[in-house]
Amino acid sequence: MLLAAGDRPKRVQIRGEVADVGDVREISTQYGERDLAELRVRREVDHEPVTVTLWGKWAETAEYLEEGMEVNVTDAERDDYDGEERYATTGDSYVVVEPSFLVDVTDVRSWVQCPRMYYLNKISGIPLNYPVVKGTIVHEVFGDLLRGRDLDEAVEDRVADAGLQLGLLGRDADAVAEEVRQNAAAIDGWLAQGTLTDEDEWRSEQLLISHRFGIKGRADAIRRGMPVELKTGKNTKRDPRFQDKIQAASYGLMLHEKGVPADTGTLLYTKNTTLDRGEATGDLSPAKEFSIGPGLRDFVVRARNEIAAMEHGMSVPTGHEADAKCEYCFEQDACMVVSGRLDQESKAGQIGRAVPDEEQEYFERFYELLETERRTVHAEYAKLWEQTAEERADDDRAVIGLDFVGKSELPGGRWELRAERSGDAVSKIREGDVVLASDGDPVDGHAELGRVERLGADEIVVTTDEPVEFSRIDVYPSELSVDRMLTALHDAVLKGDPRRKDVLFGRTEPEFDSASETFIDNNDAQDEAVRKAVTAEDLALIHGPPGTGKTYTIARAVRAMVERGERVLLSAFTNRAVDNALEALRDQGFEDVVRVGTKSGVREDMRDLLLDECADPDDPDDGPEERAAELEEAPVVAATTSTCGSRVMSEQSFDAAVVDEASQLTEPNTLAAINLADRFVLVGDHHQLPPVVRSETELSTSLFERMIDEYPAASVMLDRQYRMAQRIQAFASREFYDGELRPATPEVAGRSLSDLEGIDVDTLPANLRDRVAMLDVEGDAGRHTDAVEAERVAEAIESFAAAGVDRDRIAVIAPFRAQVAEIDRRVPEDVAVDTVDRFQGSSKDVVIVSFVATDDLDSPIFEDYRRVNVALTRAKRSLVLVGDADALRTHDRYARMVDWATK
DNA sequence: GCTCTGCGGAGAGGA
Repeated sequence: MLLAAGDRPKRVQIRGEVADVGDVREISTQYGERDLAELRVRREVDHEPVTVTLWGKWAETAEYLEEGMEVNVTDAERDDYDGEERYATTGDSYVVVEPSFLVDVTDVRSWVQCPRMYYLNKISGIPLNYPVVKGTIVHEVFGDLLRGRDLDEAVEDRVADAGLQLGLLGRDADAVAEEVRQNAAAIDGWLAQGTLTDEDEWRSEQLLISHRFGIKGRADAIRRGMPVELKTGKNTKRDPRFQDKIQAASYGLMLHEKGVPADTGTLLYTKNTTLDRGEATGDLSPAKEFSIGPGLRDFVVRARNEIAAMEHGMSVPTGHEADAKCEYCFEQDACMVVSGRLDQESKAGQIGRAVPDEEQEYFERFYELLETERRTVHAEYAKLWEQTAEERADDDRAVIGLDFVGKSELPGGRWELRAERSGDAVSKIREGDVVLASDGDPVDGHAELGRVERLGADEIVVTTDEPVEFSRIDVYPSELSVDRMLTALHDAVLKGDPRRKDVLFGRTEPEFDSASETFIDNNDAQDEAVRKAVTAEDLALIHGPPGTGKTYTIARAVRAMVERGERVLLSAFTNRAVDNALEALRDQGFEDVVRVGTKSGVREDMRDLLLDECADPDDPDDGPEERAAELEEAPVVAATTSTCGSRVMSEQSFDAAVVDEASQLTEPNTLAAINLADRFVLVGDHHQLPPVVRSETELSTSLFERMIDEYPAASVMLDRQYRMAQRIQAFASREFYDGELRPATPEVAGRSLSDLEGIDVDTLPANLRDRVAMLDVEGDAGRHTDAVEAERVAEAIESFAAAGVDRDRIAVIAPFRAQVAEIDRRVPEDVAVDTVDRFQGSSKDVVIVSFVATDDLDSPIFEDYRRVNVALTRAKRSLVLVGDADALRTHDRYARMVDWATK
């Protein structure tokens, strides 16, 4: 008898931490033999442990579930027994393991091919090769066709866009265009074959995120609510390949969750063309349809669960998890080499000798650190659905409350969307960033991935593939940096030069050639630094405290290397540092540089050096070959370390890599740059700010710092600074540099405001006349703000201005962004106000530091002496400290600072 | 409790 809807037992969701996992057993039921496994789950809502029975296929989840994992069982039914509150899966249930771990659809695809392939793709990345580049072009053309673009035009443009990559691969544009046209013709023909009617609803490139299933991905296209996946290859079998089905079914699962039936998937094998008729047999139509039923959706979730469970334990797949057939696998060699070198178990077996234990340990340690870092990216995704829009905006990760103004279609079929905004809300989103533009709900509502073209005070312009009436934009969290760091780690340990590794692992002392040449004649340390950089066979380390002419020295070293016929990579973590180094190089009259990077990242006055990746289809002398030559023939290439990990840059090789701001780089980030060169020079200051990492880990020790400790003899400290008056530098020199930092000249030592034209120091209040001043402020009890301090800062600025100091010679530094905002409201626009972290690398004549110190100093921000060092070493002529002296005195280092400032 | 830059968006194919 069927139950009436009202009588049906209530379905609930059980989510929580696994407390115990029972064995899988088979029992007889009225429906026959069935598997079951019992779990104890500590419910998230009330922390009560309850028993959940997993039936049928879900029972196998128990084989890899472990205590401590998160699990979410949907549509469970109350199933009490013996007075105990129990639950069981139903026919509609899903069991999701570690739902907060977001698995990408392409990862599910490679996992079902072979779990080792998933792992190999992850650690080694996909190198630059023709099938991938062509595949990308075909996908782009597909999108263009769906948006109604002319085929020939789309092909020509997309091939031109890929000019650099095709050139590096030695491909001819016309030949590629012809090949792409054949693939595209299959699509075009299929679209025209009556498959399409007027009611056909198409959309391309849809981003899907499911927090219920812990999956994300981008579907090539959705047609009438059904997923369509494009394949560049050929498949003349009747059925689509299994992994292709799984890929499409994954999108089907996510669409289904949104209430779309999505019960049919289509795979378009665009190499299946009638041109092959005669030689090929079998099914030659490009489109193959298959049905996506509950069984396939469950399969997708279980495959995704296997990945999440494996990642929870940070274990390495062996290939035995699935019945992969290694003898047919094209990755077999790579697979065996990796397992051989890292001594991993693998179904394919091992070849070669394992790398030394310390290298294996190093790999494993950083692998885990980077995977931990990946979780923090996933946590950023989670905030998309866990935080309210207002909380996101407060977190600076979204701009909300926008008024959609209008849309216009761009020539390429993409859309330009505009919205107005009011208020002065700040966010970390900048022009050029990829964002989620949504109707207010970026996960369950309508959201499009777009690029911010303009971010004005009252207007925001984004471009997207499909239009959306957006009222909110969110930062799009990306795992790309983690992936690139993993690849750099893999390349360094598995493919690294043996001598290089001996040095990195402390087995061989670095060596230097001899040279007596003088490079810089008025600064011995700089001269020695250039000499070390030029003569290093392995590595040289240049330690540059504030104001010591790091960039000048770098530029001189790069020039010297080029003069010796070397090809040099110039890199740093931030675009700003790369551009600063380039500026120094240009100041010294050297212009033969190519800058690789994104336009929005590169400073305007350096954009003329930017490598143009697109070929000009109308210019016979500007094809792929010319694009590649521009890069490959450049004696100096400048790029951020992140870009060094890109597919294009990883194909490049250099004699030397010079890395600035190296103390702000994680080890894997540094490896990304130095992997490309025979020898390397790291420039930095480990007494200034360390790398920024989201996770609290030892990733925050730089390779620079480790090498300085390991090989002090390979390092030079630049000991003469050209920035601060003696009085200002004294504390930092004593406290952070063992008293070794000195003013470069008497002029620097004696710097004061009175040197500047039009300034009458005597008109300053008495407490601001010294080069170092302390304004003792009682302070309010604000959490990360102090209005009283902010007032005193504003007063001080007025005093300086009244004495004739231009406002743009003044900067204010505060430890918290909240205080930065507090001060910003009170001071004129031309005074720079910023956090310590952002001010690193800059300097001003007058610097006012607001400490926001009241009562005690137990904020971790004060624990890092490096942050204090940066704050105190930005001023050239006048440094003013604002804070509660008694509070500051509660801490040794600050007590010494107050003594110094008030003496 | 706090500081916060990069990158670009996924992408193929072979028995």
